[in-house]
Amino acid sequence: MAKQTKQDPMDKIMSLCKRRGFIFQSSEIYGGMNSCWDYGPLGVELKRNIKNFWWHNMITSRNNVVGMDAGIMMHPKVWEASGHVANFNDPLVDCKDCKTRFREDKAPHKFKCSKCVMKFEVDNGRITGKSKYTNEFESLVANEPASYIGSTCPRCKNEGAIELEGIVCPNCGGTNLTEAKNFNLMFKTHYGPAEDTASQIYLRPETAQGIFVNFANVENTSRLKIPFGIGQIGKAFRNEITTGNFIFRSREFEQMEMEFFIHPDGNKGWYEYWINERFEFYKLLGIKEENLRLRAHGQDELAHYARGCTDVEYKFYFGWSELEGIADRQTFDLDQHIKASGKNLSYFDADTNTHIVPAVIETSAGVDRTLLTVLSDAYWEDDENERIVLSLHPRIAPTKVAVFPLVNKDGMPEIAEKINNDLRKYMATFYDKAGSIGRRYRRQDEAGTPFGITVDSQTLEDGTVTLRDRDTLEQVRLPQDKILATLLEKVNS
RNA sequence: GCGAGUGUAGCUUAGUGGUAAAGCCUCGGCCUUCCAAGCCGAUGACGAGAGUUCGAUCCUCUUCACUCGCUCCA
Repeated sequence: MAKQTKQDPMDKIMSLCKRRGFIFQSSEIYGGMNSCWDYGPLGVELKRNIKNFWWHNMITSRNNVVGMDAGIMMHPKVWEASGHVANFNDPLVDCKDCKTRFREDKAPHKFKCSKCVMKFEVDNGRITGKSKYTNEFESLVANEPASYIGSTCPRCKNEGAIELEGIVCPNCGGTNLTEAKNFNLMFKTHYGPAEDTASQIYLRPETAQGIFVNFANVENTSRLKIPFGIGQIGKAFRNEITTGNFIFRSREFEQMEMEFFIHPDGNKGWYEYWINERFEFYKLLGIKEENLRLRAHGQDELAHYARGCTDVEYKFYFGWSELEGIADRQTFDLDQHIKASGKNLSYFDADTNTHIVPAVIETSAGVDRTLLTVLSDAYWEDDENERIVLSLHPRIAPTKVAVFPLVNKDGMPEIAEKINNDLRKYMATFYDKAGSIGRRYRRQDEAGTPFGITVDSQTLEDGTVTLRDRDTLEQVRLPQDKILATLLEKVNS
């Protein structure tokens, strides 16, 4: 643990996560695994609560969205059709002079003619250095720089004379570069116990393709008519080049994705609709609105098939970062699978009596990122009362209520234990009789438990208990038979 | 993967070429009638491996992990 960065709020959250059993580093007793994380007793409850809330909000509570659960391992052709085999391969180059790393295909390329003195440079789709001949290259400009190789020289007109002279560092302009190294972002594995004969497959880099390849199955069996959606929560794997910021970017992560199938003509309103719905979701999780924003992608950021993409971003300690992308993907995904599989994945529109390929609005969120958001947003230090508090929304708090006897005598523990056992049938509870009452409250504040029930001497007289609020520290007295109803209302509100 | 930095109990810090100290936390006990009180006791660490050395937590090398950049995304 780096000592000089201990003041960083993220370090405090990491420390709390470990101290209270939210998140541990993977394989810690063997020295740890780079950017792999394990969820402890409180973390798994929090994570599950987030996923359950998403599932309810996106699927169960809607009559036009259904869920599914596809396997992590799929036919290798899925990833050829989806474009991942081609696009998840980044050729990366390091500049030995300024230590910058960049994508080879996006760096300036220098070309020359093998027959004459013609030389020119291509950077970001633009030809520089020889403006006189720019028009001659117009048809090539839209293509990858590599495709310039072997074209006809515009100066001496020799066919196939253009060759690549070299690549230039986009940062310092130097040419002292390493060989391009291919980075495949998909995890490969063998499907079958005998490695040499087993087929090579991939761990899915996103859950979305499991939905697309099952589009016809779900459409045929669910009796849904477009517009309708299919949602899924599950693990995905990417060999990210750079991981970090705690659980923000890791190689194994969990997604909550929903593909909403609409008529390819019109229905533009659905894109806006889902942007709003998804933004509201984070507010319902208790995230402060001033820390959330929507950011529409510029034209240069969009994939070629996407008509629009908007990110939900959260203001982390390390800056604004993406939690979720809402994308108008048009008919790209189903078109690709129709092409690659040869199967009919079209939808029969009874109104117009025609077959159509539905367009798709995708909402793709990260579970772990949402969890980090929830923790970051809930964490605060109450200097006045010398405590650290996680003000988690009661809906997602790992423990809903803690039950205490004020002191360990006069029958208080027995009463408190009975209250705890009764409540546990309905919600996650925690019983604690060790140490002073103040210490027990503090422990629960750090765990994000929103409510505390305490049995005191007045309970022995009139049967009432105190209900403490984590955030305001206020206490009210309640008759024992009102505890459950009061808590259920607060937790589900 | 490249460059720079860091690594001593769960946390925060001492310290030394002769295997290490403290506070907080945790656990047990006493005491405690509403917000980390007190007393007694207990658990617990030199990231891992190799080398130099009579002896390494300290010196050297390797490795692992973390932090900050570069590139990518949920």
